[in-house]
Amino acid sequence: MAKSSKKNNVTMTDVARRAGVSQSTVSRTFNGSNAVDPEKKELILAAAAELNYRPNVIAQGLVMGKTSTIGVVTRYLGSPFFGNVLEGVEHGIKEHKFFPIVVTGGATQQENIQAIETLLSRRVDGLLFLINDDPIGLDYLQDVSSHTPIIVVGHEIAGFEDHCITVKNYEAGYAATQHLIKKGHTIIAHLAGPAPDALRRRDGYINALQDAGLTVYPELILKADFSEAEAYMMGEELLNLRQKLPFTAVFTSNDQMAIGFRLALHRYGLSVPDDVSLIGFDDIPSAKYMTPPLTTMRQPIYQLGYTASQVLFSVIEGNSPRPMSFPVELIERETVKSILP
Amino acid sequence: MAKSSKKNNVTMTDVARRAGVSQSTVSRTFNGSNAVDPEKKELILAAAAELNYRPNVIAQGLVMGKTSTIGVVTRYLGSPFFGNVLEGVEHGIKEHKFFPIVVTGGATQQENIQAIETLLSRRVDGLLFLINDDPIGLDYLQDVSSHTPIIVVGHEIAGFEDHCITVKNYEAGYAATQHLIKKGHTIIAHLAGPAPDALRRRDGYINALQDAGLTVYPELILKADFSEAEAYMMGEELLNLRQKLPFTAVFTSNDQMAIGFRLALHRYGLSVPDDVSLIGFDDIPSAKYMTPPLTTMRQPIYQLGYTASQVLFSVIEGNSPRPMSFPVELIERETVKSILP
DNA sequence: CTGTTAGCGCTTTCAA
DNA sequence: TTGAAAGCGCTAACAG
Repeated sequence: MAKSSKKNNVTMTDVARRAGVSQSTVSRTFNGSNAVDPEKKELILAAAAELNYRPNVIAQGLVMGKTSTIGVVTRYLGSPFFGNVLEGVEHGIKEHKFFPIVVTGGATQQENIQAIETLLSRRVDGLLFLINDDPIGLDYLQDVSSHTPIIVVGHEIAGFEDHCITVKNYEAGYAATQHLIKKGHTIIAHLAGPAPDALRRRDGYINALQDAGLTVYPELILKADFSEAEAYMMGEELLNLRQKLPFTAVFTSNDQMAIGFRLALHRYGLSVPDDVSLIGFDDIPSAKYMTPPLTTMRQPIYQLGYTASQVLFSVIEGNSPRPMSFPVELIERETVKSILP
Repeated sequence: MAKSSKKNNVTMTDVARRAGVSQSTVSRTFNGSNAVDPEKKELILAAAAELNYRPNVIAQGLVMGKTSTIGVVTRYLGSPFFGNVLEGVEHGIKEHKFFPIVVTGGATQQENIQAIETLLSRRVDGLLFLINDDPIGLDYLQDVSSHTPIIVVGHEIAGFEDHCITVKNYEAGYAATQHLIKKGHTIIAHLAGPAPDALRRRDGYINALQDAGLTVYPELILKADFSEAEAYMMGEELLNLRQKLPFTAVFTSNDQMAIGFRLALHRYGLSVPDDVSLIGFDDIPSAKYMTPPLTTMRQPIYQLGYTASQVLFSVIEGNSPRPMSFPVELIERETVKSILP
């Protein structure tokens, strides 16, 4: 077939030649920086169309000193939580006619630095960090931030709060637990996540218990990794404790764990919510299709991503970032049962 | 703070000046094209480190005529299916030290052309299409394919098969249905997806029924949009037919629909699999945590994405693409019950 | 209004 | 081995 054509190599100069004008005139008709004679303009447009000319954004970027790209490093691509944050990010970025360069990372600090460095080598105009743990040393972060705007979502980094968009984790953990308490539950277990923010959720849980004058049983606080799989296994462990500590409700640090735990319950022949009540965290899209539909603390997942990109652009435009923390909302569905007398 | 530093503006020339050599020598020490005097090399590396120099990949790309970026347009970012395909894509791309520029698209042809054009303007070295429907006119596709390698995942485009990576949809639909038939089910409903590939699944279903000498009831074939929500609604509709057409099993065109439908069943007080058996399609990560765990036809989701990127690079290196179609595997879990006498 | 001329940061001849 | 110079495709003064 078209043996010749390697890449799209039509340049402004080609168009100019074809239209019989100078290359700068072609540039002008495309970016409208200056008025161009209507006739020539038409000629140029025609030539461009015939040649199938496409402006080389990369070259433009070189001279303009910006790339119109945002580097986003995310912990996962395929998870319900991060996937939907990303969806918000992408939409927000698109509105500004920028493009996201997405890389996964976040497992180790090494990996994070690596990711940022390569992104910086591509001269991204801004950085978005979607993570759930400490990504990197504060010094490094501040250094990068001094020349390239950066916003982090999903985790609050001490000393870097201005750049972080999070959710009121402590309050939400407190509220979730309080909801259970209000329904009459007195022995409540907790499946904690591994991340610092999840620990805040756990602290909320503990304090809610204490404030209500209830006992906090350390054995009833298990730590898992946010996955269904581990929650399932932890669930079995927890269920074995039930003879001794007959808990009637469980608060899990995210919905995926609620789902995994719910299966463990099913295996033990325990009914939700008749035998044990369940409350999750996140409100991922599938939460409302769990059977029964999951009562959970809703984070504005998509919104988190969308807002992050908006804030990032605001910083790119020269504004100072400021800390943001979204409220979390209790979504009552069908996994919490009142056991009030 | 660091008021001065706008962007990372250290260039090779800066490093050269600092090291007392010419800019070309700096270039050479960084890309090793030519031997450089070890002493100078050291000086240069030191200067680069002090200045915190980062090669400008964009500028490199300009002269080398490539960007080391892959444009990927995906139907969704947050869905369990596309999210995991993307995960594979990202990993595959990363291995080649390329970067993905991700945009969502695929709703309309307009949108697709728009997406491709902007990606092409950024001179991506290859294009990956993650879709589930006809993305665009064949002519256009072939035209861009003539200068920029392109691979499409998840949908087979007539006349463009060489560039498509799919799954044996017809065979899988057939196998899913056959599995149900083997378990003694004779009246089987189907929730079809909207995409052409889903229609192939449906055709497999129909033929399996016919080959087994079973009746195909058109009323039992409903079309939904791959979401839990619509499947839930369709489920209610289907369940109303149950008096007349007492189906004992349902095959849904993806797992999300199985999950939505399963909730509808729950609402009607119907048990899975005691009252109705269920088989899904995809094996998304959460399928095994449905209660009960979902029997489904497993697509190699992550693999699809990973392979797609590998094939794309092979094409970028000059090889010709060829059609690929992965087999689908039956994963027996707990939603199909034998009703054999 | 428009052509000419500098670069943007880098790779790659071409001589020395 | 290394510096000078040209050029990747484009924008932006600067004179006309």
